[in-house]
Amino acid sequence: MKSKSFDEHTAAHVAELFRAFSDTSRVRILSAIIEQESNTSTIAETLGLTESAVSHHLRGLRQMHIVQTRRDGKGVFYSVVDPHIIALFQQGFDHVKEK
Amino acid sequence: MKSKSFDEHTAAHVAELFRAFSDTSRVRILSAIIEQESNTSTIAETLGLTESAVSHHLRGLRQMHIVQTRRDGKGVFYSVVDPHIIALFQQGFDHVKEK
DNA sequence: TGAACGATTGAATAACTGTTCAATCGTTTG
DNA sequence: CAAACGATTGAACAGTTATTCAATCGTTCA
Repeated sequence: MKSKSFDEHTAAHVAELFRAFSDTSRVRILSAIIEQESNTSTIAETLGLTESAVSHHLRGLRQMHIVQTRRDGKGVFYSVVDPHIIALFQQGFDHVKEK
Repeated sequence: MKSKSFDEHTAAHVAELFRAFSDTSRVRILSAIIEQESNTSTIAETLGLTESAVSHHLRGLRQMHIVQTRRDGKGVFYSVVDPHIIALFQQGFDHVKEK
């Protein structure tokens, strides 16, 4: 069964999902790790951000289950595995490029 | 050709696009007018928001070319016509529902 | 073990965002 | 024309968010 205009609770979750992609730094971080799994300091260096800022962003994305974590030695490596998330992100990117 | 990790300028645009969908009220507003073109006061009444709040949101969405406007008599009717935008929005919604 | 490195954390701050309120605008219709 | 209705606007405020800084944690390796 379908609701006419969906309820506030669902809307809040949808908004929360899109909010993950709503910041320039997060978009760049996600773009980087979608292309290649990387650790915090590499991401920071590549994008010209502080490790702290990157770590704060990744924490939020981790809590939303958008990124996954793997510790290897000193580094913690981040990646995006959910193909729905990657597709959604890519679709936003494609839309912007087609302008 | 593909860029490694895309530039700040593009990332900012992608973030901006997703930001349009990153607020609960905006998600509900968009959901409502995707389902059926409506005027400001009807949207406001349906969703339990003030006309002012709705108008402010729609102004932003209009500036991003996400919604279209049509005046009919006293009312201004809003709709979403771009199928890419609708698809993107729908995909976020589907992702949330599949949890 | 302890120095070094990478990562995380919490607090503080500055900037941004959503909402409300009051005022105004544009169109219709009495 | 003037009242009524729907919509928009700008200012103000409260709440949120991104970033920085300093401190700490976990792992490695000399």
